[in-house]
Amino acid sequence: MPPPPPTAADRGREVRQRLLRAATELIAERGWSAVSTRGVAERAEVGQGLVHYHFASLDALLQQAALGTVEEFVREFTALMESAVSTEEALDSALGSLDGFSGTDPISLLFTETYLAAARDEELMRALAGLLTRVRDGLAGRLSDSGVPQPQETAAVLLAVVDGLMLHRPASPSLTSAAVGPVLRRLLTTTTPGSETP
Amino acid sequence: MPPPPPTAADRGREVRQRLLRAATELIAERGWSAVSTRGVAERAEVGQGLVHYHFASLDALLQQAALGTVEEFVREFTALMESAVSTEEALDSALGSLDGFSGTDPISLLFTETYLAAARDEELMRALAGLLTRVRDGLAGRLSDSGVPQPQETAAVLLAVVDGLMLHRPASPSLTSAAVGPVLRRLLTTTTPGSETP
DNA sequence: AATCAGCTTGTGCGAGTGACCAAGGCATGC
DNA sequence: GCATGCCTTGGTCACTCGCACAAGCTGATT
Repeated sequence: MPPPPPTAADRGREVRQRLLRAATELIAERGWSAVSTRGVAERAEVGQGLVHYHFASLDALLQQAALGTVEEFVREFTALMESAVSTEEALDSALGSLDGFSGTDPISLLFTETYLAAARDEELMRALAGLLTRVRDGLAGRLSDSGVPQPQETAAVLLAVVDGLMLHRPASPSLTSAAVGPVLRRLLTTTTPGSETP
Repeated sequence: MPPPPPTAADRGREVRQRLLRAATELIAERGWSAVSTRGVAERAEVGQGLVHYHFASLDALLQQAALGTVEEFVREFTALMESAVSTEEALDSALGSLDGFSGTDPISLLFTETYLAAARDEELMRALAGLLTRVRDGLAGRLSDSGVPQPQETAAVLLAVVDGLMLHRPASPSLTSAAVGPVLRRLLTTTTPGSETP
């Protein structure tokens, strides 16, 4: 008996996923406050009444969609960091994945939209901060092992740099990872005995 | 004859300014795509028909309002940079002014909203890129004088860091200028003879 | 006094909005 | 057969939206 026939609950879950996916796409394309229930339903090829059946409100759908995408990215990124054998290699692979984002791609836009929405909604901000703390602590641990001073602050700055670069990249085409890598590497200056500036 | 009585054209200009100011406030408060002609007119204490008299469309008003605020900030920032006598002092005063922004204040939000709007509108992006180039070139010149390697790239990264920190600050309360200053100072590592890593 | 240009108002239109709900479908358990 | 949930549809509600436009206002010019 290979796959059991989908139950009503199964189909419900699938519609839920379609709605979440459609919402993330539209947040990126049109901006958070320009997403409508009708637009989401149309993109998901679903009646618009379903939006309010599966979610309490349009805003609840948007928040869950945005947080879900961020969480997925956080999972991938932490896995990438943990798979690297050295801090150098971790930075290299982070820079490499950075090249996948142009600043105008859906993921970059969704991230910025989410930060912006969170800046106006305390609860969303708490949830987002929780996700970011996980990445930052993981990164800080790695930096600490490599002797980078102030690992917590350095990790926070590194994460901020990534999002800042995404913001600026469309306006500054020179911001390639090749050009920026050597500069960022200075942030990882390690404390070696007797190397202090007089 | 001290102040000549305001002409009709004078009053028109003043209404225009009120509309621009109201638009910037509302972009920050509610988000770019949630600003309405009625909202702007109400905030400016003006009939809503005036919006379309003074501006071709709502979007034209929003773009002019956003670019105007960014340009004003660029002017202030470049003046601040040029008044500093050393790169160290320039970084200090830049970090100091950074403390004035919480990430949820109107200016931070307006900047992010503008980047986002520009990412979806090529013409707006060109205008924004022009403004940013001025700041970046000025900063790069100063870095170059101080012997910082890759001044152009370093300047671009520094500007990106500032906006990234604004994005992350509400989620990471530890991102004070005091905590972040020492980390950022590593970016200004100067090339001194014989200081290369073996 | 007549004319004129620039500024302002209020109203109206068609379109789109979030939320809600009665009605029906449909596989499951009895 | 029948009832029980869960899912889905399609329509309606009251409301807001951007934009256009006729009409009126006011001070300067002729």
